[in-house]
This record gives sequence, structure tokens and C-alpha cells, in this order.
Amino acid sequence: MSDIRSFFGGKGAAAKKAESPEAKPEAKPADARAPTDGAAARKRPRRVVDDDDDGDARGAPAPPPPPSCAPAAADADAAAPVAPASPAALAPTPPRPSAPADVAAPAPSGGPAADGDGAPADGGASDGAEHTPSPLLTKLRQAEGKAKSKGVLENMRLILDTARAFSVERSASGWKAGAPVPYAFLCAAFDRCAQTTKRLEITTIMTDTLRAILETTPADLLPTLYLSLNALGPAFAGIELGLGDALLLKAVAETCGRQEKQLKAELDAEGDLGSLAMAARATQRLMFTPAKLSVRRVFCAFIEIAQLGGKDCQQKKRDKVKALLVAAVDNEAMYLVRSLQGKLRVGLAEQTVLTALAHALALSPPAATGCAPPSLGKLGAEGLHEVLARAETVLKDVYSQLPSYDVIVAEALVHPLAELSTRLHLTAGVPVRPMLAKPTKGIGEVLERFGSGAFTCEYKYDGERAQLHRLPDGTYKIFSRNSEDMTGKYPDVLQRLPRALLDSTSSFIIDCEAVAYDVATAKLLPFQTLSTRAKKNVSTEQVKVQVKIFAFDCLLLNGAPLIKQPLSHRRAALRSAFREVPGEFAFASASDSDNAEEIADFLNDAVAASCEGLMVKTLDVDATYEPSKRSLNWLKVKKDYLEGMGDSLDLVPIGAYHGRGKRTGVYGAYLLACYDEEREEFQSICKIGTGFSEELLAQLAAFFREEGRTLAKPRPYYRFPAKPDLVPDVWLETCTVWEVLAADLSISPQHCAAVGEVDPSRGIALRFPRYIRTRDDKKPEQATSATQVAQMYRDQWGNAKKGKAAVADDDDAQSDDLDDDA
DNA sequence: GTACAATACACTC
DNA sequence: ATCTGACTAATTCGG
DNA sequence: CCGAATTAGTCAGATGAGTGTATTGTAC
Repeated sequence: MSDIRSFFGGKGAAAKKAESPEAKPEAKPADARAPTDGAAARKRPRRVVDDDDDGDARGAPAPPPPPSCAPAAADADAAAPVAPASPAALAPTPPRPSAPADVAAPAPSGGPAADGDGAPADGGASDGAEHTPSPLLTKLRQAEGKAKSKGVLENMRLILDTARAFSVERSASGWKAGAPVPYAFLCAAFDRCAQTTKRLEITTIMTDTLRAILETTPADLLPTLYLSLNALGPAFAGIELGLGDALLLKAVAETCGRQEKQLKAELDAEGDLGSLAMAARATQRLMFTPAKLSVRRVFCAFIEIAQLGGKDCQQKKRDKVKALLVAAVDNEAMYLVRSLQGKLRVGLAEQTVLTALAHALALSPPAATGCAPPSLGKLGAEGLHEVLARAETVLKDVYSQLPSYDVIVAEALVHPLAELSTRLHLTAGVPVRPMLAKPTKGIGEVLERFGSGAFTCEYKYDGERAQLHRLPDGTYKIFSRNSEDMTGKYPDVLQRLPRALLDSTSSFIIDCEAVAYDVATAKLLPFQTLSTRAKKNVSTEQVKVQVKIFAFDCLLLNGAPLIKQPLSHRRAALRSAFREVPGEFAFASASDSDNAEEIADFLNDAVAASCEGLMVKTLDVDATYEPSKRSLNWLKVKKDYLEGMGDSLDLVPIGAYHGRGKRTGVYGAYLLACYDEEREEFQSICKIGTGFSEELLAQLAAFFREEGRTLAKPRPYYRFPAKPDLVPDVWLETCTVWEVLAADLSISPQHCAAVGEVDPSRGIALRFPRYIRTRDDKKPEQATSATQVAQMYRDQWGNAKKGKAAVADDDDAQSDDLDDDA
């Protein structure tokens, strides 16, 4: 994030003043177009908005765009700040306009293509109102018949058709080229994304949006990306808003002069604080018009909010939110709130943003890269598709190896996309997106998929993913599954790690699972124990819960990246660079057998050794490490999916919670209870919110809303969590029984199932509960009993202990595997 | 004012 | 974590 | 051999329990 701030720092102040005449609306009715393009063609009468961005109040205001990045047309725009738009141009899909001149005359290399067609049109051309059909489009139509893939053609046309839309919005939001990108411009794009569920369309919308920014104000690209991704910076930077629904609700209430309670009630019905905020703001009248919001101001405000801490920081955070909300117009308020909630809900997330960024960079290469925009006219649909696909591959590959937009954008603005993969690569000290595994139903499915090639099975340990790094300078880093920096959490691990290193080992990145470990009994401890470890500023001496590291992959060794190597190679590298240290460091237990029986036995061993099941990975074919992209080439076989091994319970819904977002209008989750026969009461055991189809959800809501199924108060024989969050919005009469599957049972600080049976004051809860089906054949009183729940809880530990007890100690198990591999 | 409890948040699975 | 739904891409089937 | 039908894979966004940490609120 420091990168970001420096982005806006320094030269900012002066520039800002210069380009920001007191932002009061200087209405200019209509405007002659920039001379560079077919001026006359695009005169559009229109009311003008403030032509400048807000008084960006921040200490670090905006720099002008790097001169090299400002296309000629953009300058023209700046000179003539009005960006008018004809009603026609605002129509969703106006006929494709394109002046022949635009097409014929490629702009100088500094002016990237603004249109999707072959002519690198000047920036101005993009918002032209009237054009004749571009040659490329014509060409496409002609090619239609013989095009190999209609999909490709359609896709390319989509790109072309919407390529101009961004400029319309750019106009609508009063954005001079080179000026800070108006937040409204981004919000308009979000709106359009939200209106469709088609991924290609969303991608195109974002591509256009990013291109517009690239071509006019590249300095705002980074904050735009972060706002689109709902992030404040790379995960490993650890920048958090420290602001959630509760605070936001207060902030919105205060801004709009509403009672918190009342707003909460509306939220239950509306399901989205964002749209509530928008609605509330719409009815408010302000004494004066606040300065318009810009992307950079919004982003910087978020960063500032994140940096607030200490006494009264909640009040300060709220004030900052209020300041933003007050300045928000239309849907800006909605997206501000949603961004702060961390849920944009417009169908936009990392993969899509990456694709859009890649496409944008390919279509509108920044001037400093020295790349000319692709000559699309020559490429045709297939060619264009090819170019875009390659760009996407490159960018995603780079991102997976170096997941930092700060770095990537900085590079991409000055170097050709094609060079990124050589400039940016796997680096010790920067987390790699971990490879994930796809769930399977059992060994049969595994064999079906991996039948032919060699594969290996490893224990799936129940701990925390840990990516251990050693930099060339000898320092260590640990990253979590989501690339959070966990170095401070495991000083003990790092202190001992050198003992597991062989002499020749210098830098590395290894993929591991950190598991709680009982030194005395040499047994693995459950995840719940691991999670009680302190998380910040841990000192080695104070560590209560010991941890054992199970390494299973090696992504980089002594400076050499290994992720493109097959697993067999990487595993050999891992084993050549480390040695096991009893109780501290081991290689994940593995078996390379492809015999179903042996695998089944191995699975049993895994479960007996307190593991969740197996990970199954190909060794040679399709066996590269695929961070984040095709990342599901590993399979996991979890015990709870196996017939008879999962914990299946029959439970009774006794309460319901209003759904949010997609689930607005129905209940989004239910509170489930088991039945305590002795005490004759229903005891909460978990909430459940997954496993339902949308249709079912609707039916259930309708069902429970029928007369007599909801209660004003909980029955006296309901036992439920005390915590306000967990108290249902609606109480239900006991009238159905649902079968629910869970991975484990845990002692719960909240739930009440079988209180007193296993723990004197705490009940039992389910881990990973999901709805399976409705048990029409059972009455509520026939639900799983508290006694049974308690028994199930005891059994899960019992199993782990007996079973194949001899193998339970992992240390032994690993050495075996080591042997048969070496 | 200090000490502790309650709450909100971010993060793991 | 689990799960569903929508879309897209890949593959198979039928004329 | 092409186009339709089917299947498989991606992606986003609903939702779960439980933990430590930081801040706020409250009791003394």
C-alpha cells in the first residue's frame, strides 16, 4: 500500500492545485469536440458536471498522469472539459458508430486504441456519437460464416460493441481526460456488471473501464483495481479496514439521520445496507453540493480508515465514512457501503478483474511500454481472441507467482505485457497463491480420474496451511492459505526450522501444513487446539501449543523455481533439501500405490492418525504446481464424504435468520436443535445455511411463514445461544426434521447440545454443517438426541485412538514413506 | 482512573 | 470450510 | 461432417464454528 500512497504522493500537491480550479460547477452547455477527432460529429448538448474531481482533501493528492500516458486526444479533452453525450449515445446498445477517418488513420503510438476495432482511434473517437460501421466489424460479419467458432466471434463482437460504452459513461461522469477518475465512472461500471450474470460481458465491461483509465489517467489504474477487487492492498500487506457491518450501520444511520433500530429493521427486509444507504441519501437534501468523489479519493479514504487505530478510532472511522457518504451521489453511496462491507456483489472478483486487466493492457498498451496497440483489423476475430487469451495467460501466470497489483501495475505501465513474465516471477519472500484441491466423493472417483498415470496419496492433516519461505539473505517468512503474513505467529517454528535444513539448502519456498502437536504423547491435536495459539507478537517462550510442520511440496529451491516441474520432481527436491526432525518437522505421509485396497487402508490410517482424509495428486502428468489458476488438479478425499464415516444427524429447525444479498426475502439460515429426551428440550447445535437450493429456500420460507409456524417468543423448552448475533430473527415451531452432515463435533462456547454431558457448561456444535434432506418420516421428538450427540462426540476421539493405533504416530508413518520413495 | 466484560473484527478451517 | 447456480468450454451424440 | 445435446469446469457469492486481538462499555 505504501506503493499506492507514493503513487499519489510527492508531485501530487502542486499538480492537484493546478488542475483543480475550485471545483464549483462551471456549467458548460455544449462543447466542441476535441480537434483531434471528427469534431463536429460529436457535439452533444448536455449539462455539465463539476469538471474536476473533488478537492481531494487528502494530504497526498493526485499527480497528473505521466505525460507519456496522456494521449493527444486526452489533452484536447482537458482543454475542453465538457464531455457531452447525446441521448442516443447513452442507449445501451447504440448502433456501432465509427467515422471512416477514425478507422483509416491510426493514431500516433501514444494514442492507444480506444475502439475495439483495428484503428487505434484517438481517445476522443471513443465517445463519438456517430460513426459508420468499423471495417473490422464489417469484416467480422463477413467472416461469420466461416468462423471456426461462433463463440469467439460473438465474444469479439461483444468486445467491439461495448468498447465505446465507457466513454459514454466517462462523459456522463464529467471526467476530463487526465483528471482523476470520477468514482461515479467506476460505479457506473459496477452497475452494468451487476445487471448481467454473463462472465464475458462483465469482463468486457471491466476491460473497457480499465482501458478508459489507462488511456487517460493511468495513475488511477491501481486504486481502480483495488476498488474493483474489494481490497486495500496485497493480502500479505495486512491492511484491514477494521470496520464491519455494525459500525457501518451506525455510520449510515448517522449520515442519514435515521434511527439505528429502524434502519436495522429495513435491512432485514432489504437485505443490502448499500441500497439502503443509497435510498436514504437520495431523499436527503444538503445545504451545499459537496465536491465530487474520485476513485483515488475514495481509495485513499479507505486506506486512512484502515490506518486509524487506538482510542476513539471507531468514532473517527465512522466520521470518515460519513464524509464519504455525504459526498456520494446516486449509486455511489451503495457501492461505498458495499465496498466497506467487503461485498461488492456485482459478479466481479479476482479472476475476472485479472482477465479484464490483461485485456485492457493488450488493447490499450500504455505509451511508456512502447507497444503499439494491436492492429485488430488485421487480426480478425480469431487473431484478436488469440492476443487476448495470451495476455490473460501471461498476466494470470505472473499474478499467481507474484500476487501484488502494486508491483504488476507499476511494471505493466512501463513494460510490455509479454515481458512481464520474465521481469516478475516467483520470489522467496512473496507468497504464492497456494494450489487447492477438489473435493471428491471417494476413492472410486479418484481412480476414475487418475486411473492411468502415477499418483500419490498423502495424509490431509487437520491444521493450518503454511507456506514457508527462506530468502537468500537468510530471513524467514510464513504465509497462510490466503497469503496473509503469519511470520509473527510461528517464531518457534522458524527458530527450529534450520534443524530440518540440509547444508546445501539456502533459499526456498515449501508448502506445508502446521498441525498442533502434543509432544508428550507424540500425537497430533485437533484443529481447535491449534487455533488457540496466540496470533500476534508471539514469543517463542510463551508458546503454549506446539506445532509440527508437515511439508508436502517445494516451489522454489536455492533460487530455482520449481512450480513448472512435476510433483515427482518437486517432491524429490523437497526431500533432498530437508530432513525430518522428530516432533518438529516431517514430510507428509505418502503412499504411491494405485491399488484401491491399499489406498483404502491408507485412508483408514490417515483417519486413525487424526487426519481429515487424503490428498491425491498426480506425480508426473499434469503435475505442475498451478497456483490459483487451474488449481484444482489435486483431489481431496475427506472422511466425512465416505459412506458411514461422516456424522449425519437429524435435527430440528427452531429459528431462522433473514437472508442477505442473493437471499433477500427468504431465510438465509436456520438455527438447528437436537432433542434432549431427559430434559424434554430442544438444544441448539448449529446454524445451517448451505446445502439448500434456491428453490428449497423459497419453499421453506413460504412454509414457515404459514400461520402458526412462527412464534413471537422462543418456546420455554428451547435452549439457544446467548450471544445476540446468534439469536434468530424469527422463532419457529418445531415441525420438521432435517438430515444434516457434519465433518466433526466440537465443544462449543455458544451452542447447547448435550450441555453437561461432555462439558459441564458448554454444549456441542457441528463443524461444517450442511443440509442434506428433509426427513418427512421423523417427528421433531425423534430427532437425534442429546445423548446420541454426546456419544458421537466421544466416538470421534475414540476412533482416532483405537483403529490402527500402532500407526497413529505420524513419525513412524513418515519414515516408512520416505524409505519406499528413496 | 482502573479493571474487566462485552463487542466487533479478521482470520483459520 | 460447504454448497448452489449461471455461464462457458469441451465433448459426445444424432442426423 | 455439422449442429445440437450433454457434460465438465470456473467463478462468484450465499452460508457454517471457533479463535485471538483491539476497542468500547461498564462497574467499581
